[in-house]
Amino acid sequence: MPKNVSATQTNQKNPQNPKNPNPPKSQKDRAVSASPERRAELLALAAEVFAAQGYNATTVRRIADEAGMLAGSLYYHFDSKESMLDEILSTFLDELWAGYDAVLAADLGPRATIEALVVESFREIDRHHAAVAIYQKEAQHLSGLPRFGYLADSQKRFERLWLGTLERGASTGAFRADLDLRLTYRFVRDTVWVAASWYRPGGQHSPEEIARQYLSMLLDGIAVQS
Amino acid sequence: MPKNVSATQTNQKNPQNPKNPNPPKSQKDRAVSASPERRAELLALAAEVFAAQGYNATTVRRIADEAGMLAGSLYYHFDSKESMLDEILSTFLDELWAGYDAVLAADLGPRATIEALVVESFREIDRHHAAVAIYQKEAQHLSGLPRFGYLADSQKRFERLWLGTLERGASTGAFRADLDLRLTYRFVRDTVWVAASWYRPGGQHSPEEIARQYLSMLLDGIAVQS
DNA sequence: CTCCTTCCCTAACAAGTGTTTGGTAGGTTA
DNA sequence: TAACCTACCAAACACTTGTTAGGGAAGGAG
Repeated sequence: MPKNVSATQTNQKNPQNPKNPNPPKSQKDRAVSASPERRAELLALAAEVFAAQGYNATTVRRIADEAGMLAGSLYYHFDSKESMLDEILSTFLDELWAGYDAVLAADLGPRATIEALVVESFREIDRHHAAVAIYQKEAQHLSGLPRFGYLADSQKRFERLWLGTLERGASTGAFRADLDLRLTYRFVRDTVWVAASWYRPGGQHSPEEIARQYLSMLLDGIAVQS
Repeated sequence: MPKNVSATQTNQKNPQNPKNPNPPKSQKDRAVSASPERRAELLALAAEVFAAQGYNATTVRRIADEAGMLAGSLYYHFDSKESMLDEILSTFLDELWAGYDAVLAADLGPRATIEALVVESFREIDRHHAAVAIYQKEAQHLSGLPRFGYLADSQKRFERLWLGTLERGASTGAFRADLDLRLTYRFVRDTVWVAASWYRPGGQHSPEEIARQYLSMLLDGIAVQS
């Protein structure tokens, strides 16, 4: 895996300047000005392959093959394989948090908030199932890299939101008070998001239907209450 | 930083120590006849790295580095990187099914069976947390390869066991009858196994304690029943 | 017509990959 | 002593990887 050797010349041994190949980049830099539709098309395709094979196991030649072009041609649209992954994940997270913020703006009670968050989460899985699957597999390993630091930020914010809602519900009597809330948080979080590993959009269950069933199990349990 | 400290070869209790040099083994073939302890030691180390970085993202040089030796030296113990992964996953699955079979042999009712399976699962996560994490990330992608066909077999057997128990419980009135059982199966399965992504052995919660809390949420829900 | 932009191809590069081959220090056995 | 075995090293091999440089076909604009 060649690092970013480029940016200046091809074969220049640099005795100094060992790190910081970062000129002041203002925004996400596309490689060239290209049509956003083609870009989104290729990105969706790459996300699909990443989700199926795993990011590291996916070669850029495979993506290009799936798109009906050659590997080098991808670099007209994107400046690296990593930037594709970056854009896939960040756009997903942006939309996710937009949805969550809409839920929070409604200012519901703890239980209704949890319900709305679960429904919203399943909708996001429906819309971004490839990105979610990638996130599931790679987030933990990626969040260490500086470029993907926003993954860790999002995780923290995620925990504050869900755990805070659970705590609020436990104190108001909406949720059981005898539970380890951190354990409960992980339970809720995982049960919702791992659904992306088997969920396929266009199946027989709508996201809302799945969310309803999940919420029923999560809130009331699967056993017959005596 | 390579760890040069290794190979405490004291306390060698080898009951049989067969002096059989090379009988044609049709089973898993080790590269050379090597001490099983060192082999297991290296395998545990490789599993740890695989779990942390992902299989494809882990280089064989990295594993060797962690073991304090060079990449080629690993091939004295194993004949390929893939065979390390194979052995990690298959030994885990063997032990898992041994545990499940012991549960089944008790011939409990549906609810008690589910409870025992969950407890057993958390014990396996405790014992093989690296292998479980690898399984979680790579199983779906690997089960296509012929060498790892047993992963798909295990998944099918897994589904028959859990789904069958859920169906039994739904018909006997132990579990709610208004649930989509296939959805319930995935719910139960996922909630148990994704715990491997955050669980660390030696933490403050024992596997049995976590299983108890999980079962409480799974069976009775997190909401206060009215 | 020419100029320019868009989008892709051809052909390579350098670094990294899993793996092999031959060698060897050190202990055990004959 | 010599032969042997274990567990590693040293150095390479063939191949794949992400990435780049230059070129060219198509089409619209002037």
